[in-house]
Amino acid sequence: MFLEQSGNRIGFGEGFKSMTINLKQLSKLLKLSPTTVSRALADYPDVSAKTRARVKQMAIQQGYQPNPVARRLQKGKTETIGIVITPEQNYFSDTFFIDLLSGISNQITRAGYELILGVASDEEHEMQSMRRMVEGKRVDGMILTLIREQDPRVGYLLDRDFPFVLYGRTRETRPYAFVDMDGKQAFEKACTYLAGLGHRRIALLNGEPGFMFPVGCREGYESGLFLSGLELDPDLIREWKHKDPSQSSYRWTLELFKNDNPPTAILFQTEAFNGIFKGLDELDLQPGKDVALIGYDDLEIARIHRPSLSVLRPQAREAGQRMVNILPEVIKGEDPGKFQEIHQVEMVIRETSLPPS
Amino acid sequence: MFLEQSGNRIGFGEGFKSMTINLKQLSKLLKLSPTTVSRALADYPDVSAKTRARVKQMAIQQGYQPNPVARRLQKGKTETIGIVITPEQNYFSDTFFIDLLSGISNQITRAGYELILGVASDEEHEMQSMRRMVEGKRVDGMILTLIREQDPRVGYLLDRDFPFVLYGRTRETRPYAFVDMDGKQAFEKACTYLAGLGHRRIALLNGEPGFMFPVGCREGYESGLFLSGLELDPDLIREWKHKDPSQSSYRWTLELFKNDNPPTAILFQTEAFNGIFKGLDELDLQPGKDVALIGYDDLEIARIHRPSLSVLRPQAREAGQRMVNILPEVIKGEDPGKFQEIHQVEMVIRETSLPPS
DNA sequence: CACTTTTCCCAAAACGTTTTGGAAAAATGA
DNA sequence: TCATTTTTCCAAAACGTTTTGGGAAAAGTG
Repeated sequence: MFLEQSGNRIGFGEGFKSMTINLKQLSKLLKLSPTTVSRALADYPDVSAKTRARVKQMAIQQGYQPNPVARRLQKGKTETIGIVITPEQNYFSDTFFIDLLSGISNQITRAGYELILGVASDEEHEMQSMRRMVEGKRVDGMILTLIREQDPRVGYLLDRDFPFVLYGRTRETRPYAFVDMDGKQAFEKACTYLAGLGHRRIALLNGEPGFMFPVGCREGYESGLFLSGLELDPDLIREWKHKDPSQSSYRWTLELFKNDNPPTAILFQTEAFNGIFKGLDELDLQPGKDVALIGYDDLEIARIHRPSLSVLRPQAREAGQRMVNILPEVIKGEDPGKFQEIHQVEMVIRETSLPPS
Repeated sequence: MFLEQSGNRIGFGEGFKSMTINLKQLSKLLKLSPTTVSRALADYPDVSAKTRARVKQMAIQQGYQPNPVARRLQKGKTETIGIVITPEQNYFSDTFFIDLLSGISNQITRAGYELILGVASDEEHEMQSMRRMVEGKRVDGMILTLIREQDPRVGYLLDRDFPFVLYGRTRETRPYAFVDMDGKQAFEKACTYLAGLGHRRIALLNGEPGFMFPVGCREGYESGLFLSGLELDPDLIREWKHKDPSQSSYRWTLELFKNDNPPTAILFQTEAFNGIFKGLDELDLQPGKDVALIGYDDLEIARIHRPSLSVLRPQAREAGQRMVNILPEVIKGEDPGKFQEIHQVEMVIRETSLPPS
């Protein structure tokens, strides 16, 4: 029966339904035990160099690949990590999220893991999808994004000692691994830069409260004002909604300029681009000329628009890669507290960050 | 030893490392054989209603979930389907791709499958990632997107009889399963609509040749012209590049209006929005007023922009769901030729589709 | 009551690996 | 030469399910 299969195998891709060889068949071909073949392929020292070479050559010739499912069962590992995304709350617009995913994905193959993806419509389904992965023993670790100030997912995973890495941070005293962008430093830098240009009324159109990222943005903004000797004016701070970044940021933009003493510059997340530019257009204010603008995230629209938008540019791809480098360590049992990275964010000056007119 | 484990289990989420129960332990608790427990849970008729109920109740109480890896090994199925995306060629901008993925993901859980994701940087890595999934026995089926006219992936999968569903179509005579949007009908509809408004010079700013989708767009466009009694003018057809939709569409827009007899309307894929609007702005042409516009894909920018963009709106979410309904059938061995769906695309008239001025 | 059928359950095998715990053969040392 | 160590291999167990192929008890039949 084995010989029949072997008979069909004249070379690669003969048009037959890809009939892959397994360990037992391979070992029979080699007149060795499955044990030895397995150990030869895994470079154990207790198999002679000669047979190791012979085994490896035959394995390649026969296109043998260990069945991952069988290996996983034996090893008690799923060799899989999970991620759940929630597009509704579209922090994840445009290329940013894809960049992150791309960094994760290409590193993950190298690490010998698989990436399984869940897409959830809201917070509840997000939790549900994660529980399915964790309690259903479908993954060895999780990657979490879009972190909230009080994030039930983090507590859940910490409670059961389940390995994970955050993209971002949360309010939690127990140690956990994360890769975060230094939003505070970024907004501080942008704010002092604008102040340095002479702006005295700098507004912040921030993300939705409840999420962690806007907290850092605000800290950086306030710190930037302070360092520049500017007063904080609560009227210049507004927060849009994730449900509808464009619409809410549009409204808040109009609102900002109803002020007796309107801003001459706005800091915001580039996601809110459409709303803000629409608002400015409606107010007959020229972006860059009448109002300086710096966005967080270098989306395509920032580069392509005229005037092009000055931005803070987080390296999402690199962050994704780092997370995948970290997670296996945590899975191995390393102290997650050792893996806490805060990445600097560079500022790209384009055409919308001029001195006040 | 089993009793020790059981002893820890006072309830749910006791703060202990989630120690899940397995079939053997559960069967011991019930004083039944693993066989019976397994069959009870799977609703086999050869276990009495009473014990079935008892088993199920205990399973719930103990939070038993069959280990998916073990089940997969036994069943010889991975219960997993794969998808590889290539963000560089960003057909997948904004919400469209996320919608598709969202449709796929939420249906896939229902179907008892897992979704594994590969992100590839180019055509070569795309193939490589797919081969890893297929030859590495990591998936039972594939979902393919961004289909090319001559698509090596399709031949590859057909050659080895590996189940898959396409989002789109390709030039291939052997039967295969696909879910496609009727791009032809859509563009025909848009074209005749514009002609009906009185437009006589309708341009097509099409996607990159080599991919399958633009073929349908062009057919629909030509057919629309024909039905409206308009001549086809090759000068009014341009094709932008996936590598850089905005830049190339920007250039082609300028190009189009160098024409002695410039267009009064443009059909395009909404991905090219930024480039086209930038071009029109530079030419001092008012979108909607001086040039009518209809885009394919209802991206956020289409709704938010003023004037808002009339669009053709493919239902990506539904398409994703359909693919997931189809794929298990193909995996079961159904003739893939039976699953070929072409979905109608609705037209949403907004502010950019006015009669010529 | 003897026989057949139905109901209900289970032991063992199988899925394809890796790991454990030797054991035979070869090399080394005296 | 014999004992000891090193080298090289392997049989069996294990991972946690589902499926196969019964088999015993209960119920139905004459």
